[in-house]
Order: sequence, then structure tokens, then C-alpha cells
Amino acid sequence: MMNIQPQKDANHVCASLVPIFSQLEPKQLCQVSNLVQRRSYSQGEIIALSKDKAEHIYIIHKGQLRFFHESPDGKGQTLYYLRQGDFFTEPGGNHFRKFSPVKAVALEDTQLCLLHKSDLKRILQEQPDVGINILEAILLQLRQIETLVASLSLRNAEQRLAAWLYQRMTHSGTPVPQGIKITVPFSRAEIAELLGTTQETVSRRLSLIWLTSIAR
Amino acid sequence: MMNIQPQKDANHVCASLVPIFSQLEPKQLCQVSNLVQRRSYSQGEIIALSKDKAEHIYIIHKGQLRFFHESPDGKGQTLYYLRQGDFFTEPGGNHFRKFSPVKAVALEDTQLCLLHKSDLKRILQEQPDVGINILEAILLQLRQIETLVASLSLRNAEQRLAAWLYQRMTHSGTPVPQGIKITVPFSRAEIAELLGTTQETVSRRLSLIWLTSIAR
DNA sequence: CGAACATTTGACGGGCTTCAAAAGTCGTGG
DNA sequence: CCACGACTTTTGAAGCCCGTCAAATGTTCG
Repeated sequence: MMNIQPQKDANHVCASLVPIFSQLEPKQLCQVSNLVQRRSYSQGEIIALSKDKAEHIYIIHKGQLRFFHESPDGKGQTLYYLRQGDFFTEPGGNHFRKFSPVKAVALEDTQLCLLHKSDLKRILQEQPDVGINILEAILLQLRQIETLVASLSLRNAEQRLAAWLYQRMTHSGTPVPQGIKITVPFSRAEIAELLGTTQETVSRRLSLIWLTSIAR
Repeated sequence: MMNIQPQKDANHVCASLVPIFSQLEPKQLCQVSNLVQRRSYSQGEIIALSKDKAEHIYIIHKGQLRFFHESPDGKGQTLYYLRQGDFFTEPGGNHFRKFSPVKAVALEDTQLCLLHKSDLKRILQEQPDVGINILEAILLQLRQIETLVASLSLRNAEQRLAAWLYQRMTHSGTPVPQGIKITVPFSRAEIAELLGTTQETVSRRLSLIWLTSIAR
């Protein structure tokens, strides 16, 4: 808001943060940046993915979003957390009608860049690598959520919790003398909504895992 | 096997069946067709999605596949059924290691067309619409599987079954040029593996739904 | 018919949710 | 520094949905 730097510089930073545009040259990044709209959301704000948004790709320039489903009685199921540099979009046409509504909530103050799909098409023409990048990124999301399906269906709460801890250990654990340290920036309730269970069950199963592991 | 028609004609049919190539002109379709490899699978054959396949896009030229996860004790969870004209692929790099293995089984004798991602990149350059088509198609898969996650987590068996029946009722058969009828086999066991439950539960809940509905 | 398979129905047990209360954690202000 | 309230976490108890095992009934096809 206070930033009155030249438009081009600020925009340049925006697109360069985004992995899917990593193959673009500075000049191209600049072109992209001039195409995007910006939107800001404050912490806690709900971003309903709806009809008018199907025409854009949404890139997270700053902040963090949690995507989730909600049941009529208020229980939530987290699908993913997306951060700076990640992107998301909706299927075009009227396909969105087929599916139950996904919601997103801003966990911090968040800025999104909106790129119209018709503009994306032009970028694809100049730099097909961008298309491959987008494809690969969505495929990762797809595999991740497929794994969640299998997990919910084929494993009990303790197995899901153990698998989740293990995954966090391997991907973001730091080795310490006692073993491997994982910092879990999630409350019991948040873990529960990731794993499709309740806070009480997470608490109980976690205490069992304490017993069989060496240190907490 | 008996078909000894000129290569180009047969290939032409192949690519033209595929929605993601719908914007290509006949000449381009022909070019695409010359790039693809073919593979055949007989009914019941397992197509393990693995490392060496990450470099291709797989297009179903003929037949039907069921994608699923399997637990150590043999219970299965169906992710989707894919048919003629659908496509699938694996994330490149070493990302596949992060996820539990998805398997696919051929429900009929099936032919796949393999298109290398580097070739796809060239096609994208000439016809960026193809990129958009692929994006849209995967987004639909993503939303579909997200809905399954929510369903497994937030609904009980009866609600999942009812929702599935309703969905089949509203847009059951998708009419295809050739008049391919959806003969996806739906025994109680298969419904169970779609909805993440058991045959017995499907049978029981179904009989309850009979009572409250008008006719079977 | 009879065998192989699919579906229904019964009975039981266990994991999980739900409701509820106790114990722990944290920040604020007297 | 401690007390207090708000919140999170733990623990308890009860009940139910659903998975499992098993047997009976229905269906299909040679």
C-alpha cells in the first residue's frame, strides 16, 4: 500500500517467485506480470471457489491457504495447504456444478495473482515448458490426494497418524542427537481435519505412539 | 490383429477419438499419430504405474481401466474408471517415490497410445489449446477425487451410497459417438470398493434405500 | 440338477465418535 | 508473582456404526 516503486519491478518479483514460470526469461516474466490482476485477502477470510473464478489461474504471491470441505454439521476435511508460489484453478465450463464446493481460507494475510486462461494459452505458445510445469504440479496434487483417499479407506486412525508423522519426518525433519526432530505446527484439531478423524482420537493414538517411540 | 489397413488411416482414427486433441487439424492429428507408441493389454492384466512410465502420457485408445489402491491385506479402493479417449500420466522426476503405488487393471482388452512428454511439448507449441484441454481434464479428475475424500471423511456409508446413486441417476450414461454403452460392472463388491466400504454394508444399506424409494 | 458365484441376513466385537469433565498451557492484569 | 480466564489437551464412559465371520438364500450356466 505504501509501496510506490515502479510497477515493473514489483511485478517482476511476483512472477519470478513462481516455479511454474521458472523457464521464462526476465523479459517474458515481465510480460506475464503485466497480465496479472492482484487480489488481497486478510487472515481468516474465506475464498469461495465459484463460477466467476473458473476463467483464471490463481497464483499465491504471498501467504498461505487451507483448502477444505465442510459437512452440514460443521466438520471439516482438509485437502491441502498451499503456500507462496503454488497455484490453483477451477475447471471451466459448467463442470464445477458436478462437485461439492471446496472452500479455501487464508491462514495469513494473502495476496493472489490472477492470470486469465486465455493469457496462459498465449504463454504456452511461447514457452511450452510452462505447460509441462503446470501439468507436473497438478499431477503431484492428484497423487497426493489419491494417497489420502487410500489412507482414509484402507487404514485406521493410528496408521494414518503414523504415516503422516513419518512423512513429515522424512520431508521436514531435522536430525538431532536423540534421533530426528519434527516440529509440528498443527494443533490436534488441525491434524484431525487432515486425517479425517477427531481431536480426541488424535490425542489418544498419539499417546500410544509416544509409548513405542524413544523420545518426544 | 487381422486389420492390415494403411498405417496412417488407423492412426488417424486413434488421435481423433481423443477429446484433448479435438482442436487439431487432420494434418496435425496425423503428425501426432506418427509419434505414438502402442501397447496392448489383455483383460485382467495389471498395468503398474512405475518409473519408466513417467516420461509418457498414456491415452486409452480402446478398452477400459480401473485405477485403484490396495492394502496389504488385499482390500481395494477404486479411484476411477477410465475409458476410451481418457488419458493418464505420472509425475516426472522422482516424485513418484513419495506416493503409495497406484495400480490399474484392464477390465477389457485394452490398447494404450504412449506419447512422450517431449513430443507433447512440441504439440503444445503449435496448438496451445491442447494444453488447456489437458489442464481442464486433470482438474476434473482432481475435483472428482477431492469429492471422494470429503465423502469418505464426512459421510457415513448410507450417505455415500445414496449420493453415488443420485449422481449415476442424473448423468448416468455419457453418450459417445460410437454409441459405447457404459457397461462398467457394478456388483455389490465393486460398489463397495468405490465407496470405501464392504459388500455386506452395501447390501444392507441398499435394502434400506429400496424401502424409502418408489421403485427399483 | 448341481456347482460356482453373488447376494442377503444374522450375530458379534471393536474402533471410533460423541458427550463430558479434568488437567494442562498460555497470556493478562491486579 | 500469583491469580484468573480462555483455550487446548487429555482422559473417561457410553453408544453406535461398521467390519468380520458365517450361514442361508438367490442366481447363472454348463
